[in-house]
Amino acid sequence: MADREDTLRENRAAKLARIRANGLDPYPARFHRSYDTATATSLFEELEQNDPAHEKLQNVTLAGRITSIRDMGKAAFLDLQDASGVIQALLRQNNLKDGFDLLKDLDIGDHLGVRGDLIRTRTGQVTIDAMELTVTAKVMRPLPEKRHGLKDVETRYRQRYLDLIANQDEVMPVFVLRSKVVRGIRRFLDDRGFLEVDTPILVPVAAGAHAKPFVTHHNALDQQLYLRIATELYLKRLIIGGFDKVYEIGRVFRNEGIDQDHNPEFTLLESYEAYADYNDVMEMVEQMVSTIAVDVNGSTEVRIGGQVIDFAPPWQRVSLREELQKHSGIDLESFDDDALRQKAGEMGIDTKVLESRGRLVDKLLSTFVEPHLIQPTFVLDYPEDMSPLAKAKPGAPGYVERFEAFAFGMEIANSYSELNDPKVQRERFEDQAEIQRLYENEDVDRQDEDFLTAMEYGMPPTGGLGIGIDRLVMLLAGQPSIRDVLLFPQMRIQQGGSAEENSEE
RNA sequence: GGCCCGCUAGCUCAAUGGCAGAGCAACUGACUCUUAAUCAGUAGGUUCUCGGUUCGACCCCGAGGCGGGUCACCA
Repeated sequence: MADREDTLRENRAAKLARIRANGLDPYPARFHRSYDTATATSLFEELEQNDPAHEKLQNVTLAGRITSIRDMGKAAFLDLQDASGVIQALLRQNNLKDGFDLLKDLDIGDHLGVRGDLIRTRTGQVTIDAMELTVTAKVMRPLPEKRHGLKDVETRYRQRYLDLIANQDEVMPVFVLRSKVVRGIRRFLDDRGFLEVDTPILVPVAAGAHAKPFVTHHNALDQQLYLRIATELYLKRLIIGGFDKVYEIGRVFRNEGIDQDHNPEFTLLESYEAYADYNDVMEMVEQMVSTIAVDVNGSTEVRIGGQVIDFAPPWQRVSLREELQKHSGIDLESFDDDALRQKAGEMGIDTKVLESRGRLVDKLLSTFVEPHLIQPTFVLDYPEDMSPLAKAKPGAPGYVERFEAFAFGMEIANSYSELNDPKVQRERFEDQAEIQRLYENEDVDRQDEDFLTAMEYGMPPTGGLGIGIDRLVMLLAGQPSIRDVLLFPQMRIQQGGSAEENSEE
């Protein structure tokens, strides 16, 4: 017994067979179009204005996907959608003669090429009056409904192409904006003399951040490798090698949870500039982000989740210690590790899992401070034990020259004056290992011997930066979920019919 | 991982524990300026899965799957 979807596909298969029987190729290798639909429309309107007597744009070919059919027997109106927009086509038996018979074998979703003259209908719509039709690709499955679009978020993410077809006006602009953001970052950095580089994704040590890596294996080397969690240590090797300004925009991978602002793989910008410090980087970040905001939105202001955020520089600068005291009443200097843990517990922080001071401070920060950081804000000067790659802040023992930038309560940038003393760097790695030993559930930065060797050859004073591109795009596109700025967000594999047992843990 | 919510026709959504429905899409027919085309008719269901309660389950209960939210984890 044929179920419904099968019937729909059988109908289309029958039409496909008829098209072939009529000697037409439903999947031709090529089709030339004179313009996309938007260009055709604007050209026509231009001609119309200049010479109202001859307002025809004649004998053009256009192409697109059929999104609507309004059939009136011996004439029909179709909507053809392409990336630039939609144009209406008028099919008339008078003009098409025998070619008109193709209409009964067309479905919503088919790709159709049309040769004809552009006209304006009685109702004033620019329309191609068809003289010849060419099926350029036949659809075999029904498209989502036009009136309500495709709503089911799971289908939208798993079959993004359907989302793009059905919700083109809402979805496409987000990804166009994303592309502009990346282009804008490249232009901004290139203009300042930065060199874009590519460093390894498959690495022997997953260092440069606190995160669980994905593990993989190289057969020929018979060696365990990891997918990188950051680009930091390789980029610093390049600064040591003599490049003054380098950056990489690349995918990094962290084997962690998935939520509104975390995807297992995400796009990270990291830049390193010799003879800069975190103050210089701060200025660069506000310039870069505000410039790009204007590039993509025409304004330094963006609207997201009912808030208006203004990226115009200068951004507010606050110290971590003062800001934490302001919002939680805790002065870090008045608490040793145990006292801080107790205090945090009293204030509702989950301290069941034994955690390092750095982790605790991080939790306090995200619980009490981050939600208040709606407008772009730099939070300065972090405790040393949560920043093993950052340089100590002179005159402030236990603190490093580090900032994070926040907006909409979300971290968007992380930067430090880079630690360049190889001996201190080694000690910091060892401290991390000790933290790992004491607090076994904790992810720490891993020691990279090759990097330490490089550091012993001397790295100039350097300002480093990391920006999560996906989160920046979320802000600039007004999208509160990272899944809506990723074309293909990570999803669990759908299980087939078989009850395959994949029990774990 | 905990908790909450969702899953019904291709799509968008209905349905007191009592025959599972509508709109769009599809199919047949009419219609040469429509645009949510219109008009007449037809067909289409593993109600996510498995089990239970019940005379009777889309609905109640249990287990599981997938998704969303939230907390935890995590930048």
